[in-house]
Amino acid sequence: MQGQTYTIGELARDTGTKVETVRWYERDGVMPAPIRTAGGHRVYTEAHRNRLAFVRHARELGFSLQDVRELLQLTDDPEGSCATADGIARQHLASVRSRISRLQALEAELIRMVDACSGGRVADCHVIEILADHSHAHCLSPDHRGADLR
Amino acid sequence: MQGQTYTIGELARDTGTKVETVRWYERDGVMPAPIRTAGGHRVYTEAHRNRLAFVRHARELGFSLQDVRELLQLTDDPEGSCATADGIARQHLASVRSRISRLQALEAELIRMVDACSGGRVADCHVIEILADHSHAHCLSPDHRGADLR
DNA sequence: ATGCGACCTGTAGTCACTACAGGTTCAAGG
DNA sequence: CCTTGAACCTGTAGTGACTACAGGTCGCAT
Repeated sequence: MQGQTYTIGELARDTGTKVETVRWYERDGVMPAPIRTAGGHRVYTEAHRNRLAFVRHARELGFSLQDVRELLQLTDDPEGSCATADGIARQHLASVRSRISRLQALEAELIRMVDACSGGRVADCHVIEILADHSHAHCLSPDHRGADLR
Repeated sequence: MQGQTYTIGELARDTGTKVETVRWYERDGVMPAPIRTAGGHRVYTEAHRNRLAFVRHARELGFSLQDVRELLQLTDDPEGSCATADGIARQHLASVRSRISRLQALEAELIRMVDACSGGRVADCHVIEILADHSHAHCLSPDHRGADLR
């Protein structure tokens, strides 16, 4: 028996993607063009589903589509070195860590604000001060300037 | 003595922003239009510098410019009720917490990826497996599907 | 006075989607 | 078998938040 097939809508639902996004990935080249029905509807296979899951997962983890393309190239050459993938991952690890610590600082401040802010005035709120603080004294991360936020 | 002034370039350099971005913030309304020299060059004050630092910091932490506008509205009316600020703060607290936990799951996954990927081959590398794994067995976070990663 | 770097406006390009508009196909119910 | 209507198709335009020119002007040190 030949494997299961999917419509674009099923594929999208299964991977938490919008249909338009799947089509866009195809135009963009990160997803291969599937075969079509006589009427022109796309018919996807398990392989497409895995590939889309890969792309979505990578995107959710903060990789750019350019990164994804690089990673996909690696899968297409599985005997090649892992160094590239490792480098990409390491880079993202650093930026993820920096984001986490900055968000934790912000979280603490928001908690304080909500606490201090019960029926009071904005003038007493620290969130704005903290975010405006040019000296960045509240920053836990030293390398947040010019960071890729994506 | 009147306070120090800055050119757009100085402001940009001081806050890790591109000159074009500063001008774009002005067009967009998050930065107030500064006074100009006779020749039309923008002249910024300390207040502008704080405002820009505020905007940049908020952006780096993942707030949208719409969020930033709301927050700025609060600073512009510092005697107003805290109810709005409190609402915004609570909302952001929730989203900050969700971002933190998703980023922590991501961090764990990236750590595993880097660990698994030490000088081997792509064939032995788990980065791709992990990202391609449709079952999402490696996910630590249950709610990553369709999530706003920003 | 002159050179040249930093500034000006305006438009177009980028990334990764997202949202139509206007039409066609397919599968399920009658 | 026929009809309905949800899901599909292509193509284009819009979004957010910048970023990158092009082609010209300003300001300050020499």
